[in-house]
Amino acid sequence: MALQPTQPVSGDDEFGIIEPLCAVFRRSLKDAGLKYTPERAQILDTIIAFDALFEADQLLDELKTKGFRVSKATVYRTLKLLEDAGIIQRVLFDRDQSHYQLAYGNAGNTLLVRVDTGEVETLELPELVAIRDKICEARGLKPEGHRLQIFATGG
Amino acid sequence: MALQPTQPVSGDDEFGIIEPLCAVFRRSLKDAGLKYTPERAQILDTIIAFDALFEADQLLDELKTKGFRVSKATVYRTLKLLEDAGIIQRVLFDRDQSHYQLAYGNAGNTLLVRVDTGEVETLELPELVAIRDKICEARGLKPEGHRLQIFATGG
DNA sequence: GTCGGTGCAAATGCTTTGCATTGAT
DNA sequence: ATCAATGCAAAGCATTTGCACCGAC
Repeated sequence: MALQPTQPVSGDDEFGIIEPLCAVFRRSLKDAGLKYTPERAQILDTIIAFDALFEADQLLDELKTKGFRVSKATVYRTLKLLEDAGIIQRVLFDRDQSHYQLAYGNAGNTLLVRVDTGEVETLELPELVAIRDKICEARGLKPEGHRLQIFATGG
Repeated sequence: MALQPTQPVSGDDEFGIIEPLCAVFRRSLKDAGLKYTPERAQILDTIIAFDALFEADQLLDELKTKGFRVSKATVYRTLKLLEDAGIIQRVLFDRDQSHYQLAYGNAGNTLLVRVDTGEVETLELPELVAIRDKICEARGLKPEGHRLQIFATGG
């Protein structure tokens, strides 16, 4: 169970970015023989409303604030389903807790973390993909994904 | 306590790579008013004997195998000290467990992870440092470190 | 005799799971 | 009826901490 890369999203996104995520989720659930329940809808909506990274606990709080009553267990179970669907990805830079964010395409693999303020910016870094692919090719490997975190201070 | 970058090693390494680590550790301990105990020496030796990444538990096993009797608590406490000294660094790509490795200079920020076999290769990627510095500079930030994991399969 | 170090066991904190109940087809 | 979903509480697991004892200067 260790060493799993973040699941890359399937690509294209021919519809735009945010709106069809619920459709993507529905399809993914249906394909797995699972249901699109109110709790799962509320969780996805709440995640979309976030503008940045979040933790399971924040999500739980936000759900409560919105008046949704969803249990912690369901939150964790749904996070896993959303990850399977490629809708969110885990972005780990802290051993104590998982941090998640929406996965638009392959975005979000690169994070700029302000260690002084805790701010996090998501970067697009096409050069990095090129470097990655070159490295893999040189070894006869197929790239499956990557994750970069840059830490910085000051400003 | 979150969002801490891996502590970069102080540089230079004018002595070679492995041998003086114990001296580095000693100095770091002395500077902090701490002692270089047999347990700490055994832990460092055992880490040096590893050729790759390791987890706290593996380390504990290996210590047992070598006939050293060191408690789990001491292992964790010493890992933290070694990290402070810049001798090892945490390399996290799994939320369940911390993975550590020796930090030679700034090496080890970049890992190539075979997701099918679990093999891990440490890469040097100077281009990445350049990219990182450029990004930080463009925002008036000072780079403190970075971490890249590349996931790949096949071969 | 003062400090730090160690080991043990208990505590922590995030995440997962077992189980009884509920709801949809 | 069946099959999955939910909530709760309990369990898991890596890591940390409190505390009593030990050893070095």
